[in-house]
Amino acid sequence: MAGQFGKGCHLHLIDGSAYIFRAFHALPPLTRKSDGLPIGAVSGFCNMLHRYVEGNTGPDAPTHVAVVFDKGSHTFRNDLYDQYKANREAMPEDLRPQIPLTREATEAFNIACKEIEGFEADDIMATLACQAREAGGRVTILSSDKDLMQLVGEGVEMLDPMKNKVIDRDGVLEKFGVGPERVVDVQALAGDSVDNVPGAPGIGIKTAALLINEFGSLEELLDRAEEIKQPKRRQTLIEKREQIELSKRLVQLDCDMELPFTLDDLEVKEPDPEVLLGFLTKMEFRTLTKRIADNAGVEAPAVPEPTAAAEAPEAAPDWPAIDAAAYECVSDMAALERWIARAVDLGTVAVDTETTGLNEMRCDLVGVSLAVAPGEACYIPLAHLAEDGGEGLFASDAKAEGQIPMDQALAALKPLLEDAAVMKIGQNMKYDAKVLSRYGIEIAPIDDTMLMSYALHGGEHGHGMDTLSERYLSHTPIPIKELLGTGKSQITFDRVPLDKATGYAAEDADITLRLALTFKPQLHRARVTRVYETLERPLVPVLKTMEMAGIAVDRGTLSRMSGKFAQKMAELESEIHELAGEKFNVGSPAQLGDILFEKMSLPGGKRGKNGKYSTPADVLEDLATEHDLPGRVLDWRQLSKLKSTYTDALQEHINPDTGRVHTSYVQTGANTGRLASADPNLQNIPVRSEEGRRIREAFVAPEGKVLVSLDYSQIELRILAHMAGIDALKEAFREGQDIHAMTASEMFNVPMDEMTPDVRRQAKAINFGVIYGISGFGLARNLRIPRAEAQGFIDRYFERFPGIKQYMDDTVAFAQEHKRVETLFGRVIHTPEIGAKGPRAGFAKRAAINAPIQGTAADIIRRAMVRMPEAIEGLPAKMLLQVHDELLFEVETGAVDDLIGTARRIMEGAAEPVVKLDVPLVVDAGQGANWAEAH
DNA sequence: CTAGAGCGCTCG
DNA sequence: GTACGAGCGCTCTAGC
Repeated sequence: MAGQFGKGCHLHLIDGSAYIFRAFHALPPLTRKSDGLPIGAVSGFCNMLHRYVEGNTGPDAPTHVAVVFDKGSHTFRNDLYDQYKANREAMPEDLRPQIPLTREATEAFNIACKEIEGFEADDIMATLACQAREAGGRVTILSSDKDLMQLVGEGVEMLDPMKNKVIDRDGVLEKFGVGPERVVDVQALAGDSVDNVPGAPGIGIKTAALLINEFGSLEELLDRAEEIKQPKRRQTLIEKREQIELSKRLVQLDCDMELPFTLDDLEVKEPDPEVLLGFLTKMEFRTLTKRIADNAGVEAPAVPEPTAAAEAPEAAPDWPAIDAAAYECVSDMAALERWIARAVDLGTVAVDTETTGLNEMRCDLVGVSLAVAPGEACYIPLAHLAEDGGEGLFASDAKAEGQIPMDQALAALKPLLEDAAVMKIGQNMKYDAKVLSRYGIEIAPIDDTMLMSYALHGGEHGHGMDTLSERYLSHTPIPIKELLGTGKSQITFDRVPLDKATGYAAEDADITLRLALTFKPQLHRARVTRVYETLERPLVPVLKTMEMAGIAVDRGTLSRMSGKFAQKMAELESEIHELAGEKFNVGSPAQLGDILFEKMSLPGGKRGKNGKYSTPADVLEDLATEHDLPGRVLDWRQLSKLKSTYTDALQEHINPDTGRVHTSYVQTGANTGRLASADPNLQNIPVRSEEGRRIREAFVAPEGKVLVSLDYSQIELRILAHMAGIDALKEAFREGQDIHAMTASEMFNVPMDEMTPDVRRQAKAINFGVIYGISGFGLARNLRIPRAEAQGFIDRYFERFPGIKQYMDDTVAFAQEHKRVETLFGRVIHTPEIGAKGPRAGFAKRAAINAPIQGTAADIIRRAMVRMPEAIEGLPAKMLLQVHDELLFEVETGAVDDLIGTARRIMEGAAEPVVKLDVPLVVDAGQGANWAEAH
């Protein structure tokens, strides 16, 4: 192809800035061995360029190509609107020095690298795309940025490099509901919170597309806004016209820039091996250097090798693409035996189970999938039903053909799944372990990709398989909805046809295996192997046993309470209606707000996010001095909460087979390392109010047994005293003093024996506040005192305990430098928001201050739980529940003292030997026939 | 009808 | 605009 750009030419435009960010966030923080220079993003960027160049063969290969970058933070859009991209976080410290290196890398690959001071890459790409199209050529934009979709059209398409998906006119239509030429109109209305483009409040992409399609264009819409039927929309469009027009100018790309180069300058050129290898060697990318040298048929230049063992994985592994059609459906014993033999031989297998529902204690097993290598996976259907013709009202209950009888298959699988020499890998393995346990299989040993992700990336993102697959494998798994449907017509997995079930189930196992291969080597580099191996993985069987044990709940007690609550609520409701002078839904804060603040004109009405008055308890408490109604509503709300969330809902959770309630602990539920409890949540059963506490009377021990509760006393304050090194606090804990009273005494110069409850209460609030990342505003609200007074308290506290202030400042500084904080046991909690601007900065700082304290406490009780089963082995006792600083046991009456002695010893010594705390851990114990008595 | 956002309340 | 970390039931609205 000659240099002149024209018909038959094909231009590739690569969104360089987006590539860099993707590479930076997808990879661990690699550094150059010789000098520690951060090079993770450069490494990822080079690998992407390499793969790109390698893939560019064949008739559709580009003739011209450019990698385009943003340059400078101030563009013409900032002149139009000073808030444009104002929410954007500062560039991470580790990324900044890598930016010039990516330019250098692009040039080393001999690809045109273009940037213009004060212009965004998008505008340069827009201009180039227009020029190329006018010259009669074709354009492919390699980016997933939706802002670029407005450029799509005749001769111009986008390619999402993450999903390897072409976005043409139809793709744009799917995303925006309008064609490319109207994308700016939709964006102008919908706005963009990431770039801080205001748009029209309350209008999203869906609504915007609707309006544009109805009126034809934004201008037409704005001119004829009076014709809109919905009053709110009409008003918004009329009132916010200027803002919308401004938004359009912000999102409209500039196709008409003057460029200091021409399309002809972008002609594809072969890289010069010497230049390219020189750059790669300088960066010390050994794998990539060797690969490229081999391809070019030259000797790979030597890269310094300080430690041969610890090489970073610069290149994505050479795995086959994930292909749901490529998996085997195992339908006879011979095939099953082959898969099992393969797994035993390899010593590693990924396992996934398919069931009829999400409740592990009630659902039925439908099938099992195995993966032994990337791309090599199978599905073993066990309980699929035959498809009926689709005509009858009743689905057929006949078994589908081609399945091994379940007992035979499970008998063959059991030795594999229980084989101590074969590692079973799962994603959220606790689920599968519980299901299999009900079918007589105790799966072990296990690895869990969800927990690896939690140890490596806690705080960065979620840990569900879809998230992980997209993030680390660039693959979107088949959505389960595609098989089951949704809503009323949803079917269960046993009604999914075998071919579809095979694709879905085996893919899950394949993905899990690939994730494990990705994460496992990273644990060590990220220094979280100990966290994973001592705090995460061994907790799985412990939680499994607790959950399967469940706790006895007395239905009669709950039912009687429910009836009483209903009666009282009805009485209160009629009183409330009388006081209000009209009937309304007491359970609707919106209706209540109108009554209180409009009809009755009471003071203090604040509106929430959707313009409705908010009516939280503290506001109603203040209003109770003005009128009788708010107090009645508070009483009604308390009863309503107790009835709906506890006495009614808990009854629904009593398992018909076991007669007990089985919660499910979410091990990755809290970023700090705490557990979460769900379905039902047994960590928020009422205790603070007298009426609520009675709910706990329904949690009982069976005949001949008692419930025993052991809880850590003041564990977070003790950890704070240790971590911040506060001698006065440590001393007080060592002497077993009343810590809040002691704090009050120090702060307010009141002798301990003259302490009043109120002064102590204030000191207690401050102590808690410190753990939460105290603020004058927060303390003032909590204590209901003026803000200045609260600030005075805090100042005095910091004066008296200067180490606390130092700890808080140090923790925030650490978070800002490393984008993470750590617990005493090495748990890493990432703090990606710490560099945010505006109100989010405050949130992120307080979270960073709290996380090491809350997280260390969570680590300690986890350590106790992991050790507990062995310690109480032989005692007639079961550990049933964990409530953050409390463990609840069910014990035979005669063994209570033994249990308390043993469990207390384990809990009080749980930090050792890894951490030697400067303060003692103290555990209080209680016992009784029900949870109210035991606590 | 169903899904999701927002509110409010429960716990440590 | 604000104390940290969670889950869940109800109401209300947008969209099928």
